Amino acid sequence: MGTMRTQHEIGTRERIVRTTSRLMQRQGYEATGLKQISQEAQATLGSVYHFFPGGKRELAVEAVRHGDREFAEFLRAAFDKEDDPAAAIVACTRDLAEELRESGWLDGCPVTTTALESVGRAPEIQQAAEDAYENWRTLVRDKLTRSGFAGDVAHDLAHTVINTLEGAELSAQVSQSEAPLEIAGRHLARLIDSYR
Amino acid sequence: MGTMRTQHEIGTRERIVRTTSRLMQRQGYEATGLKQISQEAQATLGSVYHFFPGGKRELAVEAVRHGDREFAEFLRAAFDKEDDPAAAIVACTRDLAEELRESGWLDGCPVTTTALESVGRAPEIQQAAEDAYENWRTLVRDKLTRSGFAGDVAHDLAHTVINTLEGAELSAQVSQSEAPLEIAGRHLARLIDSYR
DNA sequence: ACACGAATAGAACGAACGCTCTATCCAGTA
DNA sequence: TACTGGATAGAGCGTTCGTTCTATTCGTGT
Repeated sequence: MGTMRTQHEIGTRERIVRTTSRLMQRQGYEATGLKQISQEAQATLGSVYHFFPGGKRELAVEAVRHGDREFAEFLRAAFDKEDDPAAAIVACTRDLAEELRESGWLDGCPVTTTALESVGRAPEIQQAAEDAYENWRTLVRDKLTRSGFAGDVAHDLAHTVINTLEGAELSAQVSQSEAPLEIAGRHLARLIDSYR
Repeated sequence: MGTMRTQHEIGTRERIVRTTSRLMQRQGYEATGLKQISQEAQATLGSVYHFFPGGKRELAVEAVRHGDREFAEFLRAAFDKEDDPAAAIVACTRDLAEELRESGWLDGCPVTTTALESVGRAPEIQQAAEDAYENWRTLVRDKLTRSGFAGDVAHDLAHTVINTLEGAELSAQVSQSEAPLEIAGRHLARLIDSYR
């Protein structure tokens, strides 16, 4: 039988994944230790290896997938609120900047740091990160095609929208300023509008 | 008296900085050990601490500054070859993609990984990274203003040019594909042209 | 009451980490 | 020939890493 569980409590496994995702978002893969994860997740090292026999690597893959779902949810929410795709992207940059500032410029993209550290060194993690980016691009592309943009135009725009958001958020973190994201929003809207 | 040195040989200090920059570009800050640096730079641990008493942190700052100068040189070269700024950016994306592919998708931005790992954890390194981004933006802005773009337009475009290059290179690395950079080049040129 | 697997718990392992320390080498100067 | 200080050399410090291991507890079906 499946595990009986109250609606609002989450299991140990999920708590470990969320903690790992948040820690690697802020510190990256290498700087995040399993001891720290187990402590902050209020789990023991035994539990961590019970749920993730593959160790730190497997845990990182799950953390990246969690970050994938998290940001996808963020995009869906923004796309549901705004009908116009260009306006929706601008709303994204605004919300992203606000969240970033409120976290003391610490909570950037939950995938990027780990992704960069894994390039050429941890294929499973890199693959999970690639899946995430592709997932996000698909959400943007579908939003654009539903607004009447041609398939190939929407495909290319989706690439640049995600990549520019990524780069602008990185820059905003490093310079502790909302400007890069605000500028990115305006430019992306202008770029999208230029294809109408 | 200054050190006498033949034109083409480089000193131990410079060799350590270059090695550190290349290693941190590929592996990031945390995954790069001082033992590995000293071995690959053909220097001893004693020499490393002799030239960099501040240890790994100080070494990382120098490595980021080295990466700063390196990419600035790359931008200057591209801007000198192409008169038109939009064409120059496209040339940048092409060369960047080629270098990336030739390195087996390993040699991305020499600053980004270390910068992300340092956010909120190592202020000196973060500052060096911020200086690098600002330096590169200034190069782009000057190129644009020299071609007749208004100051504020050039300022904003410089932000998005650098940030989009950054995000596209990251995406190209993770997906091992030149497409993100090729698309970024086309879109940035279109965005620049839209302000003429 | 009993059994059994899932889950929890944390001690302990070898390896690697950043860094400190002392010793040695060697060119320039008196 | 002695002295000096920059540079080289590497053993060893304490700590932390990811991982393994055995033991115990918990929850549920019989």
